[in-house]
Amino acid sequence: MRKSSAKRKSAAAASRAGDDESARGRLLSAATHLFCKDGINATGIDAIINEAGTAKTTLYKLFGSKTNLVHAVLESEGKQWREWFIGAIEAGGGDAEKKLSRIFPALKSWFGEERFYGCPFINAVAEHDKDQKQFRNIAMKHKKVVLAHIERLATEMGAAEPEVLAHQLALLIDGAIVAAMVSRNPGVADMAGLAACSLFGPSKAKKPKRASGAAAQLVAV
Amino acid sequence: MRKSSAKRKSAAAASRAGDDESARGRLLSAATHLFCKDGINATGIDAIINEAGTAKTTLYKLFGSKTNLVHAVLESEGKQWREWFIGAIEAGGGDAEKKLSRIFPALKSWFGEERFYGCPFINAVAEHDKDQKQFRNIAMKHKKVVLAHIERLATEMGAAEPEVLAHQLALLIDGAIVAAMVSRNPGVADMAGLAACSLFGPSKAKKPKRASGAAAQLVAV
DNA sequence: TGGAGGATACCGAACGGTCTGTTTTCTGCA
DNA sequence: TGCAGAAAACAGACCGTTCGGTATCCTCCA
Repeated sequence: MRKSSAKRKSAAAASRAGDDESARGRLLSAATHLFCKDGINATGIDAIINEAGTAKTTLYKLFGSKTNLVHAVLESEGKQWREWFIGAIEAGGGDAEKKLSRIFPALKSWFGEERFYGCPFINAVAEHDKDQKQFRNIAMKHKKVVLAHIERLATEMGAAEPEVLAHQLALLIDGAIVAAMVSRNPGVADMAGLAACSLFGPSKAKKPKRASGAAAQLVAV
Repeated sequence: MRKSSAKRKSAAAASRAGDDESARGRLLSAATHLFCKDGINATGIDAIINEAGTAKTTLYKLFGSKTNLVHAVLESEGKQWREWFIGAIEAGGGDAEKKLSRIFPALKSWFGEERFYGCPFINAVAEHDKDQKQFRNIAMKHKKVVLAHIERLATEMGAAEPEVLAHQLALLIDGAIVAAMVSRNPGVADMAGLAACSLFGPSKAKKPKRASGAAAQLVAV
């Protein structure tokens, strides 16, 4: 399946780079894909090593256990996602309000990806013991970083209550992610974006010309 | 564990009544509890029959397979939840806007329950193959019933775009459920309720006196 | 007395994880 | 430059456990 003559970067150098071709990188991206698509508990070690094209020994030498692999996946995927998300709303400049208005268009393009499977952190919490803090703490840590960035922008924008606005936007983001995972309709991001406009305050609302544009796409939600 | 001399209603009569003491009822409520708390894939048959106090034979005589049991749980739990939710916002009367304003207080009391584990439908989707429609369709069917009720109230209330408002409220609901599952802080419902007020339109907004009341509770979200 | 339910032994498959051994690739010295 | 050896990765048999599910027999009570 995988050609054995593949060039190999020095393992330490290209650690978690996304297109990492080392055994570690291949295992991480295979595990990320399968955990997100099928769920963590439903994904066996054999499926991961098959997709990664590595041997079982390699996985256990590099990660020690499935549990460690799960944590490594969440850490690397969380980092990559946050870099993408913050980059997507910051790139292009403009004032804080302009940046906040890029949140839901960015999410929409994510929802439209073939390999969009929802938020790995929410999903991880959903399929584990909810009386234990393990995964909930990891998820909250991730969400706090995102929230902090949004709150900074809300403050910069001069919102009356930046903390409140940021939390409300976060609720819309989570709601949109979940709705998109269930319905597979990227259009929910438009709906959430429209709701966000209402939150910015009636005075400074910059809604699209046709406010019902988002609703037109809600064929099957 | 379970005393064998327990009174037993005729099995057919009290089918899925919530406090059903028949073998079927005990299996359903044990499976519901464990599936929601620990996840479907992480819950073994043995754990279910232990909590239900039945024999394995009984489970397979009544439900045929774990898959069938999962579907029965989702169906009965969905029905019960919708009855509770619609009852909670309808009971007490008042106009449509008053009813809609009861959504998030109702959710808050749900979030505060000891056995609150998030939305079983969202969680079921989260831990299964997201390229298959099986659970996604079941989840959408559930959410459509809820959405339809909200949309009816939005229309009755005279909202400019009832369909849009209903979808936006649904996004806030899902977002609040997920945030409450992760953070275990029922206060997220207040935040979502405050956001909902903004959606009702600037003119008819009936926010609480102290708008920042909700933010005060956001200690750890 | 018959049917619902309880108890338990058992099955094959899949799980996470370990082991032994072989092949490939990098590295350093003659 | 070439070759030996270290290091890394591959291959896959194997282990004990747990899984979903079946079969057998027993108990209780209407």
